[in-house]
Order: sequence, then C-alpha cells, then structure tokens
Amino acid sequence: MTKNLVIVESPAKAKTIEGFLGKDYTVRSCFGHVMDLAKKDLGVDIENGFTPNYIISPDKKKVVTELKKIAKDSETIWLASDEDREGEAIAWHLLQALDLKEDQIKRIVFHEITKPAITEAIENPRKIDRNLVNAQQARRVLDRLVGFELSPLLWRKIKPSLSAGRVQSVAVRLIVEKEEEIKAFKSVSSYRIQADFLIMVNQKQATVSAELNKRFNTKREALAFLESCKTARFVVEDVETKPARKSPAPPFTTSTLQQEASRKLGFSVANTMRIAQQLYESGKITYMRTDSVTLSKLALSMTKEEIIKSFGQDYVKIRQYTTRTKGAQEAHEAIRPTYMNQHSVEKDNSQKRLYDLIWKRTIASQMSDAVLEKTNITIGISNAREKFVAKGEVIKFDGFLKVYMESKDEEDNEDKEGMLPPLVPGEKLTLEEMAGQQKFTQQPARYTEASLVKKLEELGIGRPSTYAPTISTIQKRGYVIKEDRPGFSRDYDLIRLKGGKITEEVKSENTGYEKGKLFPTDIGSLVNSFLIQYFENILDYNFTATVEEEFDEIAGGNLVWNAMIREFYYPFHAQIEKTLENSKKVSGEKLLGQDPKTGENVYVRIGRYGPMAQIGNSESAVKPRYASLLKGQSIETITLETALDLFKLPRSVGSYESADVMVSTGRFGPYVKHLSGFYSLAKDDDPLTVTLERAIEIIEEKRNKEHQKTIKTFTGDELIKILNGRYGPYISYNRRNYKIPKGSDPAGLTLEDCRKIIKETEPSKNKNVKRNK
DNA sequence: CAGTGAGCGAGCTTCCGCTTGACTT
Repeated sequence: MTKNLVIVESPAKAKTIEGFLGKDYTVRSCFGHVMDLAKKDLGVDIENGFTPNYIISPDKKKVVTELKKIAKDSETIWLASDEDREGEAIAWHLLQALDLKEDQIKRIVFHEITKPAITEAIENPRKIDRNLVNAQQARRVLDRLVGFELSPLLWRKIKPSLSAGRVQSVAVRLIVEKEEEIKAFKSVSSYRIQADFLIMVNQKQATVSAELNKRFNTKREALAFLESCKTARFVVEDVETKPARKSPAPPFTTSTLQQEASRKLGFSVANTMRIAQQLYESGKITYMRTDSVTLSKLALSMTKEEIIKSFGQDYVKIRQYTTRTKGAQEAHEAIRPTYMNQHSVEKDNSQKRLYDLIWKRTIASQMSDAVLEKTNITIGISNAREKFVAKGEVIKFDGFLKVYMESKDEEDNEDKEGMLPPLVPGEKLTLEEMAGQQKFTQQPARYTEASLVKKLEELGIGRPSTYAPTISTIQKRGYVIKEDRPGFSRDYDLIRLKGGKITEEVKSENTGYEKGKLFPTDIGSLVNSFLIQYFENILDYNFTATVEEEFDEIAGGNLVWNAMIREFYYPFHAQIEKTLENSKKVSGEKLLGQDPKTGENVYVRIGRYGPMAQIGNSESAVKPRYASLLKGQSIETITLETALDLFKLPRSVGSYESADVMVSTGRFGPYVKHLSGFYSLAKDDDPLTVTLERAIEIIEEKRNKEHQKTIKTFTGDELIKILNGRYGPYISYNRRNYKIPKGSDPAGLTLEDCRKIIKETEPSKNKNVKRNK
C-alpha cells in the first residue's frame, strides 16, 4: 500500500519528482486535462445556468482507471497540477474523475522542478481554489459557445466543415489584413547619397564611408547635388564619441524559442516544439511550454558557475527578468538546459542545434552587458548645407556577445558599422567616389509562422500550448497557406561622381521574394470578411484581453462565472440568429466577362468544394459548366483567359500502349489517367500544357516505384502482395493492409502464411478505417 | 483517392487548452 499518490500533468515531470520524494510517495501523471465538455451538441446546458456537461475525455479513460486504482490504496492524494487556471481545473476534474473526497486530497504547486521547491510545496498544501476553477470554466464555456455557434453558421452561409473561434479567427484576420495592407502599399523611391573619402593614416591610405543626412526625392535633385560636389571641399566638422551598452535578451519562453529557431535555424513552429519535446523527455531541458522568463535559484547559480569557469568573473551579471507578456500565467520556469555544465548534447542534428541555441541564450542572459563606443563623424560640404555622416562602432568589452546575439525579423544589412579611422575636426578629406542610389520603401513584411506567434502573444491571444496547433488549424481549414513566392525584377538608377565626372546607369535588383510566408486563401479572405461584417466584436483584437479581465475578476471571487457568461451569451446568440436570418449565402462571386464562344457570363466563386469557375448560370438556356480552380490560382487575381482554360480539362494528350492518356484535375489535384490507373502530376507540371512524353514519364515513374515496393507476389493469388511501405513491410490484400508479425522474414512468407495472417488480423481492421477519416 | 457545383435529405463537420504515445501504409 502506497501512502501518498502525487499526480502531476507530465510524465517526464513525474519521473524527476519521484526521485526527490522517496519511497513513501508514488508519482504519476494524468497527461493534462482528463475531463472536458461533451462533444455532442453544445456540451453546455444554457437554460440551466450554463451548466457544463463534463465527461472523461475518451483518450484519458485508461489513465483515469489506472489512477483510480492507485488512489484507492493511497492515504493522501497530492494534486500537483500546474499553478494556473487550467491546472486548478485539472485538479478539480481529478477529484471527480477519481471519485475522491475533499479530505483525501491536498493541492500543491511548484514553479520549478527542484528538490527544495518540491519539499516546500509538500509542506504548504492548500485546498482547490474554486474561484480559479470557475475562471477556467468561464474560459472553457465561452470558447465552446463561440466556436460551436459560429462554425455551423459558416457551414450554412459559406461552406461545410469550416470553423471559427476566439483564437483562430483573429489569427486569420491578422494575415488577411496584412495582405490588404500590402495590396494598398505604394512604394516610393528616393535617392540615397553615399561617399567614400580618402585619408592618410600613418602614411597609409584609408577609406571613410559616409552617408548624406538627406535623401532626394527625384533623380534631378540628386544629380544637381552631385554636380555641386564636383568642386566642393570636404572638412571634418565634428567627431562625437559616446559610450553605449547592449544587454542580453531574457531566457527563452515558448514564443521566443519559436521565433529564434525560425530565424536562426529555419525551423517551423511545429518542428521546434517536436524537437524541444524530445529534449525535454530525455531530461536535457526544462519544460518547453511556458510563458515565463524566470530562472530558478538553482539554475542561476549553475549558470553563474559555468560563466566563471568558461569566461571569467568579469562576464557574470546575474539578472532576474520580469515577464511583460499580457495574460502570462507563469506556471513554469523559462526554457533552459537542465544542467548548465552540459554544453551540447549527443543527439541528432536538429536536437543538437536547438539545444545549442537554448544553452547559449540561457548563459548569455546572465552575462555582462557589452560595452561599445559609438562614433559619429560629421563632414561638411563647402558649397552645400547638407552634411555627410560616418558612423562607427567599436566593441570595448564583448560581454554576452561572446556567446549569443538575438536576431531580428528584418535584418537591416545596410548599415555595417565598423571601426573608423581616427579623425579630428578641421581635417580635410579627399573625395574618392560619390554614389546616389535609388531606394524603394519596403512593403510591410508578411507573417511567418513565428512572427504570427509573436503577434498573437502581444495581443494576449492563445497560450504556449496552442500556438503550434493554431497555426496548423488555420492551414488545415484552408484559410491560410504557407509558401514561397518568387520575387520580381526592378530597375533602379545609380548615379556616380568619380574623378570629376558624373555617370548614370540603370541597374536591376530582385525584390519581393517570399520564403515560408503565410498568405490568405480565397476562403480565408471570404470567411474573414463575413465574420468582420457580422461579428466585429468577436474578431476585435481586444476581445480576448477584455474577457481575460473578467476571468481575472472571477478568479478573484468578484464575479460569478455563469453571470459573466450570461451577459456575453444572449447578445451574441441574438447576433447569430439575426445573421442566420438576414444574411444571404456568400460565395465571393465575381463576374469575369463573357465566354467568346457562347456569349455566356463567366464567373468565379467559392463552391462547395472550394474556388471554382462557372460558365453560364441557372437561367441560361444550356446547363452551366463548372471547373475547379488550380492550385496557385485565386478568385482575386484570375483572368478571364485563365479561367476559360480550365474548361479545356479533361484533355487527351495522346495514346500509350494503345490506350488513351487523359489529363485532368480532381479532388487531389491534377492527374494523368491511363487505363484504370491514376497518376498525380508533379508540383511544377501544368495540366493544361503537359505533353504525352511527360505523361508517360509520370506513368512509368509510378510503375517503377510500385515495382520497387513489391517484395513478393504469388501466382496462386494475384490479390495478395507483400509490399515495402513507409513503416516497413506489410501485406496488401484486396485494398486492405495487414501487419507482418515481428520476427518473421517478409520475403520468406508463403502464400499460406499470408492467408493465415490475413485471417487472424481481420477483426481489428475496423479501427484503422475509422482513424483515417 | 480522382472529374463534384441542381435539389432532396441523412449525417457529419466545429471551439481552446492541458498532456503524450499508438499507430499508420
């Protein structure tokens, strides 16, 4: 019989803590929430004071049964879920799911997984905070009501299976509005003047580069300025040196880790989280879903020791950072290495790189400021009022820069500030060359996954555990697409003054190339404008912040949770009803022009299966014709010609093996059809122009792959095949797949063996069919 | 896994936040 059962949320945490507590304590994890609102209907009884209908989450039934068994044999159950709103609710749910009595349980919390912290927690148990639980209930019920009333509205008014919610709809809004901003953006140009001056330093020639403190709006002005400089004299007027300091960035939170891993390592948000999870599970780093920048005392002293050992006493500066993020709950430490003396890990390359980043960031956060010296040199022009300015920067003491420098979203690679030669006021300078380059203002930057997370965090929307899933949801719904887009070439003027002569030339640069950026789709834009029109209050960037304030009131015991929900719900529900009645189905229909052959109107719109083109309408004499838009095309930008091209599909490209080869597009994109087989086109194949040759290549490629996949076939039964798949060898029979028992040699199986395996695994296959849906 | 878009109607979709394996073809 165990005396004490301690329940934490994460199994990795359970393992660590068990080591701290000794044999009187059994530590188990509940794997997060164990209960949730029922999925069918609303899961909330609106008429009865919004009573939630909680059930044990289907995927937690096993855990709950197991915990229940251990709890039965325990004297005291310590509920050690995280110290935040959700954690408090988890404790409360455990009380019910495990059939516990209040006097059997003790609620404890700790912010760091260290022995003193755990011991202290055990010494200071408390009761479950019902106010905090109620704040969570309000959060949960509000999200359910918003999500489960808005989504069905979208099914009826736009397209089935769409979704809307407090978090995802705002994320989509940000991306749509960024695109609108970019569309409205007008680039303007100006002329930036730079000059290189020659001086002698210790009898050696040196160059000083400086920029004019004014930009000219027109080429004419820039030329006039260069003209005036032909005869000008240049004199150093002022040399100003001032000290400057740079401080390190705070330790990582989930959001900042995602941003840095994206910028420095090129990881997607989901990738970063998966790798961090692996590091966490192998005990290399602390918990990776956190909004706190706090380091434990233990971590601080380990870090200090490590800095002294590696860099010396001068490099230490212990700092405690404070979180400024809106709505941060700070239930965990910042993300840091478990042991600071472990400089790297022997893991795969991604884990290694991420660990390295975390180690450096943590170490740097406790290191001294970098001490810099900035120099500004002002250079006067004898026959102009403008000045040239040369900027220099010298590092006097590197401090934290020795290990780590935070990167920025937009690197301004234009000002490379280095060391300047020693100059004194009054010194005359010789102009070597002066150049005026036409510069264009930059359009606003589109969001990457990581910069979207940053923005959401700033708005207080979403939590560390949901950033990655939210980004995946809005892509899965087809609201947003992450892709690369080619840039375009742009001409710019470059004028030069050298050796008393002015030359002009036109050069070209590539600009606007986008890599891994988030773009709204037609559906995303349409859903967004619908929601903004009818539910501006929910889509408001401050909606979450406002309700969070009320959740805090509930947590403080100053507001009754279901009274708050009632205040919100009835007006919201009326909005739903009104929109249901008053708004028409929206499809984003756009008239492109007329079909030259029939004279019928050609439209593009969102159909039941996505963006489509249509010739004629229901009032036309002949039945309307339909065609899906291809990938990369959009209602917004498609032309009449391109839309008409879509109706050329399906097209015959010729014949192969005395059978027709057809090219068309279906639910899963463009494909080739030959005999009874389907062959998907590659990404860069255009179904409208693909040739017979290429089609045959595609057919043969797939046949070849199929062939390589085949380990064994049988002459007795053509339907049974032993194939090599992504997860190893398996048996395929009648379009169903069967696992090969461990230990048997796939190539050595006989037809009889296969039949036996098929027969024996028959009953369990239903599960798989369901899962795939 | 493959071409849909009318109209009927059954039955389904959907939220956010907390946690990992079991499983896939």
